[in-house]
Amino acid sequence: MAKQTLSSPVPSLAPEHISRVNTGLLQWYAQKQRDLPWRTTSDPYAVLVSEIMLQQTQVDRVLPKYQQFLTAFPTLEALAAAPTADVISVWVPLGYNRRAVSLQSIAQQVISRYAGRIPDTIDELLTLKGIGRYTAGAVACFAYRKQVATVDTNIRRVLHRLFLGLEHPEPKVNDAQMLTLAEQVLPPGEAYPWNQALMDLGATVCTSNNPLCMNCPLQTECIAYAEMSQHSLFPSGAVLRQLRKVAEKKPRYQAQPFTSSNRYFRGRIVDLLRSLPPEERLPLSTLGPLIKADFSSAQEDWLQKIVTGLVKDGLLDANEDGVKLP
DNA sequence: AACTCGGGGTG
DNA sequence: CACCCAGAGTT
Repeated sequence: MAKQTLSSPVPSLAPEHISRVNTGLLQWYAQKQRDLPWRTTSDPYAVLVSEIMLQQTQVDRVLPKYQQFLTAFPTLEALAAAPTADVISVWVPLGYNRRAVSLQSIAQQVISRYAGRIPDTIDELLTLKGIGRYTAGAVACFAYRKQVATVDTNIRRVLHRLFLGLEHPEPKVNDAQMLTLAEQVLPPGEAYPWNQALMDLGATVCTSNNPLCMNCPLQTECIAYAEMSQHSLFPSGAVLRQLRKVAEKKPRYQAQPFTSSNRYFRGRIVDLLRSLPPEERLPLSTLGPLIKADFSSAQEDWLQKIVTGLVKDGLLDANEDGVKLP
């Protein structure tokens, strides 16, 4: 009985096609690669810092903070031993402040469980809370030159367009299948430049909404480009916007404006506490009016819930006297 | 599978 | 204003 425990098969790809794409993209990357500081270091710690920072955050915003962070916390040991409040403070304004706590936690996990050496295999990296499949692959490849595939949003989009066609109205493969595809097209011995090249192309040419197909070195090899060429709304940007619009299921608009969202006030609270002298606590009765002009006693439960959430994420230290950064 | 988690840049 | 982004953990 064939049970479907394994992931569904990936559409088969022509070896000649893969080879031409490999050659073309690597050649393009050799000429056009972006000059990024984490590409010139061999320090696994620096690579780890860059990868955590780059999660859901554009390169341009990470660049200055990457240098500042490494100056403040030059080594894994320095980061692990630092006051968490300092790590959270240096993190501004990258957002997703949990990542700051998580990054320090990873440093502490590496010291306690791996004798201070960041692991070089995906399986070991995945045992660290805060590292998922993408970051595990990125660290293994970019810090240790392991010949492994890894898939982020750029790579997912680029590989889909090159080998499967347009990702709209819906992707032709799921995440597990895309990882398998990425492994199948990985050029032997070239994992580092290949993975970097895919992300460079995705960030600068094969962008999400308005791809610059006219500048693409793989135009003649791209399934999606061929599909778009037959579309009445060609060029590419108009095609993608149209397909995305058609595919849109529900507006699922925000019922409330962002400035009244839970997320907004979490940010306000952390930002406020960053400006406080170290170890000084702020009573909730003071905190409420500071983050919300019309704060009333009826909203104490609401505030308490947000505080509890922040504590759970390791972003806040709360006791009966009030709250501060941990 | 769907939600949550920031914040700045862009058209 | 809407959408985007080198994801991961939780429910």
